[in-house]
Amino acid sequence: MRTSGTRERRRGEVNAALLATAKKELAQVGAAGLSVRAVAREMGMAPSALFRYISGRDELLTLLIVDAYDDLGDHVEAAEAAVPRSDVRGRWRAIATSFHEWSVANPHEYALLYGSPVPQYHAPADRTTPSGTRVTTLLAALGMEDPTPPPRPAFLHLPDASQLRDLALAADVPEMEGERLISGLLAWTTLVGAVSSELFEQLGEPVARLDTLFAAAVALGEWLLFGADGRLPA
Amino acid sequence: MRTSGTRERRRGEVNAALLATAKKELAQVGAAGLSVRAVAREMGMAPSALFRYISGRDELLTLLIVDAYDDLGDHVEAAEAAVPRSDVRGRWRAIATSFHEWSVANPHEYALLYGSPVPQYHAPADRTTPSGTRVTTLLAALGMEDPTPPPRPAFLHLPDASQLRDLALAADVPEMEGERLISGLLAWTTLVGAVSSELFEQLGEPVARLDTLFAAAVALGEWLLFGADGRLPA
DNA sequence: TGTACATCAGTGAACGCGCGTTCACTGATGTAC
DNA sequence: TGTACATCAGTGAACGCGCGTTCACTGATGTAC
Repeated sequence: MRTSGTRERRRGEVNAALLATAKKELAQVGAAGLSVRAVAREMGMAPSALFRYISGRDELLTLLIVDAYDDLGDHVEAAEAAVPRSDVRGRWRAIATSFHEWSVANPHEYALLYGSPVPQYHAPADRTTPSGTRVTTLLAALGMEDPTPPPRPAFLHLPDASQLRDLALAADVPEMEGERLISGLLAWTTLVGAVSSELFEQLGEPVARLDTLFAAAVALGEWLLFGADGRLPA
Repeated sequence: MRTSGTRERRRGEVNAALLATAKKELAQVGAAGLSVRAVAREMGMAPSALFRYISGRDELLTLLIVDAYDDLGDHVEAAEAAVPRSDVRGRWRAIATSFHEWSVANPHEYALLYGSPVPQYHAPADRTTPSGTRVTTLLAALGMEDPTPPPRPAFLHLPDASQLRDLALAADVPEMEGERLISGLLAWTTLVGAVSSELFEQLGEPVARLDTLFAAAVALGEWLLFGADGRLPA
C-alpha cells in the first residue's frame, strides 16, 4: 500500500529541475559547452547525484534536443492552428514566421537542432525523430491538403521517378508527388537557410536588416508551395 | 649581412607545418575539439613552443578560418573562371556546384565557416572579411555584370528604399539595385541552406538522395538571378 | 677569419582548471509482518 | 501501531584526463668588431 509517495513526487520534481537547469545552461553556454557538473552546481547538488537521473552527458543532450524540438513544435503548431483552415498560404506564413520567432528567441536551441552537429555526440534517432519531425510534418500535411495543383515551376526539371521515390521515403512522405515534394523541400531549405544566416551572422551583424531578407524567403516559399497569386504576404 | 638565413627559412617551415597540422586536426575532430596541445603533439613539439608562432588558441582558429575561406575561394574562383564570360547562367552554376563540391570534401571546414559559431570565440572581422567575402563577391560581380534586366519576381514586394540601402551596405554591395540584391541574397541563402541540410544531416542520413534537392536549389538560384529561360541546368 | 656578445627557437616542468564518471557511505523513505 | 529489514536518493572523496598558458632554461643562429 502506498503510504505517502514522497519518493515518487520528489523524483518528478528533481527530473523537472534537472531539465529546467540544463535548458538554462544551454541558453548560456551552448551545446558544446554544456557540462553535467555545471548543471549539478546550479542545482545545488553533488555531480554524482545526477547519475541517478541520467546515464551521462549524452543523455542530457538527448533530453535537451527532444525538449527543444517539442518546444518549437508547440510554438509552430499553435501559430498554424490559429489560421483558418482554408487559408493555406496564411498557414505557410504562420509556420515560417513562428519558426523564425522561436529561433530568434532561442538561438542556442536552434543551433542545437539545425546548426553543426555536436562533436562526439550522435542523437539516437528513435528518441529524436518523433519530436524532430513535427514542423516538417505540418508542412507536409499542408502540401498534401492544398486542393490547387502544385506550381510546377518551369525551371525545375524533375529527376527520374526512382530518385524521387527515394527522396520521398527519406523525407518520410511516401505518397507525395514529385513537384510538391521538391517545392516543399526547397521552401523548407530556404527557410532554414535564411534563419541560419541571420542567427549565425553570416552577413554582418545587424540582425534587424535581415528581416527584409527573411520576408523575401517567406514569399519565395509561398510561391514555391502555391504558385503565383494576387495576394502578397504581410 | 645575411650569412645563411637558416632561422628565417626554418620559421617559414614551422609556420607551414603548423597550419598543415592544424588543418589535419580540424578535419578529424572539428573546430570545437581543436586544441593547441594536440597540434603540438602531432608536430612532435612541446606545446609551449607553438606560442612562439601563435598568440593562443584563438589565433589558431582565426588562421584556420582564413585558410579555409581562401581554399574555398580558390576552388570556386577557378571553377567560375573556366566558364565563358558571356554565359552568366553557367557561371552561377559553376559557383554553386563548386561550392557544393568543396563543402562535401571539407565538411569540418564548412561547419567552421557556415555552421554554428564556435563557443567563446569571435572572429576578428579585419582578418576574416577579405577572404570570407570572395565567393559572395564573385556572385555580386556576376549580378552587376549581367546585361539582361533582373527578373523582378511578381511575388516579391520590395521593402522601402532606406531598408534596401541598409541591406545593400551590410552585404557590401552599395550600388546594387533592390531586385538584384534580394534575388541574389535569396539565391545565396538557398544554396547555403541546401548544403547545410545535406552536411548536417537534417533530412535523414543518405547523402546521395539529396543531390536531387541540391540540383533543384541550383535551378532555383538560377531562376532567381536571371529569370526564366529555355535552357535548363545540367 | 676569429672572437664576444645578442637574439631567439624550442624544452620541460609546472600552474590551476574543469571535466565525466565511479564508488563506498549515510540517512531517509517505504514495506512486510 | 510498532518493529526489522529493504530500497534508494544524495554525499563527498577520489580517479585519471586533457586543456591553455607561463616561465626559467639551453643551445644554436646571427651580428659587430
